[in-house]
Amino acid sequence: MRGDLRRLYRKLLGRYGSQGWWPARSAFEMTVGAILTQNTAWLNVERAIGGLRRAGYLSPERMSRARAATLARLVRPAGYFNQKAARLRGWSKFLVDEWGSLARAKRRRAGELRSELLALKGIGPETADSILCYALGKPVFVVDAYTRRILSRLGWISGDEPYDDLRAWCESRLPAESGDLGEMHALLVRHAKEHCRKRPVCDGCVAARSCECAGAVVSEGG
DNA sequence: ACCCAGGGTCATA
DNA sequence: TATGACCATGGG
Repeated sequence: MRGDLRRLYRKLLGRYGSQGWWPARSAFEMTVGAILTQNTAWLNVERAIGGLRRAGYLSPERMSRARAATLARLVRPAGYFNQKAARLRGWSKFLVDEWGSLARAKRRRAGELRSELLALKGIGPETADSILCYALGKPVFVVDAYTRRILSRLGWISGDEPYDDLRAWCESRLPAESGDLGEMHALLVRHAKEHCRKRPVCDGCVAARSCECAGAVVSEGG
């Protein structure tokens, strides 16, 4: 079945098991990781989060009062440190001043929360959806580079569709529960990190859609 | 010495 | 609406 995203979900879940995402010790730490991981290897994000934790800045109140130069020094390993320091400050200040807390924001509608997130500097569609899904428990699917790569190598999408088109495409083909949507995204990341490099290992990989990086999972029996 | 990593903003056409 | 420059560290 071509384009059977739900079937791919079941297969990934069977192969890897539940991923228990997002990797973070608190909902606020999750949102910090979402900003820090923008175009950045996760290992470097962990280093930056470790620095913020040791310095005591992993709460909205402390972070919103921190100086930009201090945050920039602490998140240095994650790259783009000046931009990210400003983004973290803007986000934490907004959270404290406008939403009060993530727990309070949970009671509000996803659509409203999403518009307000997108209005912030440094929070684009993927970062906003990550926060909605994993910190706020909303039924939203997160589209990232791994999602595009896997689905396009399977031949199900071209890969250059606008973000919101792909999100709608995925959400319409998956279970509507927020837990399932978050789990699916986590599984795609897990699979891509292990098997689906940007530069395919074998020449025919992309054209044939038959090598391990994409085809193996859907062609397994079941 | 390359290429790459769980993006986003801004200027330009 | 759609490209391109820019942001920057660390691993392979």
